[in-house]
Amino acid sequence: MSRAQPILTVDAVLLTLEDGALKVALHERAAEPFKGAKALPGGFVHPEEDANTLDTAYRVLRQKTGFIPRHLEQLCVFSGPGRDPRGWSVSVAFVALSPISALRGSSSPVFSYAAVDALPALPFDHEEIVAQAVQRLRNKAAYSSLPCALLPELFTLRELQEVYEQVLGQPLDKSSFRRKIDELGFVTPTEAFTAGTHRPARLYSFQGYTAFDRSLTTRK
Amino acid sequence: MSRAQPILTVDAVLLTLEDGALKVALHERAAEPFKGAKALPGGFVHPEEDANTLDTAYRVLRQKTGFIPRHLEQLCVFSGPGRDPRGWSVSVAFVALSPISALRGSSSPVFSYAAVDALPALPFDHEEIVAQAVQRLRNKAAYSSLPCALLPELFTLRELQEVYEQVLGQPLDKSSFRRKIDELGFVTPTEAFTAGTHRPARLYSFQGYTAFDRSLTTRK
DNA sequence: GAAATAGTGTCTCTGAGACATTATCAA
DNA sequence: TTGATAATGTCTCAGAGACACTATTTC
Repeated sequence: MSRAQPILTVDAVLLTLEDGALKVALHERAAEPFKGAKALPGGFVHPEEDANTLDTAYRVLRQKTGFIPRHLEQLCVFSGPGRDPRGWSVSVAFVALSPISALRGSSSPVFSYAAVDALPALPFDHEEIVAQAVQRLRNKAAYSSLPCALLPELFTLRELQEVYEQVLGQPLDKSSFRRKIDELGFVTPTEAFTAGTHRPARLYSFQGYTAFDRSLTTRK
Repeated sequence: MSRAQPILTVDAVLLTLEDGALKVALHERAAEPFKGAKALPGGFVHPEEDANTLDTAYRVLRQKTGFIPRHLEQLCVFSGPGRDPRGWSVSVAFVALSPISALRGSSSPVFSYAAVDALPALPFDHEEIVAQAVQRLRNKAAYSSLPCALLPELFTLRELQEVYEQVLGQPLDKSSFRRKIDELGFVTPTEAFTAGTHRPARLYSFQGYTAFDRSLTTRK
């Protein structure tokens, strides 16, 4: 086949919560185009070693950081002649979620973190990709356990509520929230408690992604 | 760049309602691999003429049928070494929706229609792609006007309800349904009525995709 | 005991389902 | 008038928000 094939890459939008704000991990590009600029971590598909594009995304994140995110899912494809100066290109974008603690503890501190509500100028169409990733997270937040992927292994109900509030961008009522969390049953109480300065809070864990049929919020 | 690039194609899952069942449009492959087999309509990206992969999907459907679907959206990417005998491949899948009347009226009857609940064996991973497309439609149905794309220009509230029932796979209460449709306001009453054998029903039209913040159903 | 945080109880009101009722057409 | 379908009214109950209350820790 002599057809000119488009360039095919994978980009990852790694989101985390830091200081109460949703932030995206950026790293400095090591190669042209846009060498030296902050951009989303990404790379080419390696047909010899990747079983699919999800695998490519895992490899890209692992190679850059020695790090496996709590959650990784396909976002969508961005394509066209203008988005990459090398020519007609296709990028399969992924959304990754991780608690900031796990990122801080990873081998090499290659990332800087930019608040998604105050994003710097990014090369390619990476600003658009980030915007869509954030939209995806916010859309799923009220109807799934997705925000749990931003929490560490063990967490309190207050922390769970704060994560939902930060992602959804609105305060939630403590009593209603706990009632629904209890009924939905997607987190499991453990026998551990916080060792804080006041009354200890029970620690919870969660297992895997769950989609709800009810919302954690009412219409805005 | 001497890298071996994966094969890049676009496939469309064109869904419609016929005889009260959700069906997918299949056509006979004109070229190898799987020449002569029924499969999803698809094709290669043409960088010279396509502005992006969505554009490719429109072109593929237009070229095969002279036909523009009421709705077309990106589904997700399917990729890997095993799905296409020609080698490591990437397919950007799209979901298209159209009323059966518009399909029947299109220039060439190139499609056959298979009920998605009784799908024949399909080449590549097309069965998986269809399954995900149906899942997407059903997921969005209760929270959006998406099923409207399966209706003709003008329709009655009863027809609207039937479309939702067929897509959601559950009966809905007439009174509750109309109350919510009225409150959501995503369809517009016209001055036209059906000319039937009994009391005429008002005809409605709809404009564009609307996502709701409430469900048209309660938990299953 | 006071302060702080964890966790629960209860009132109210919205909105959805169920189903009965009224409206309007053709024959 | 009857039969069929369109469209609306109303009862009830579940679930969400609001917010007050109790519980358990440190100091």
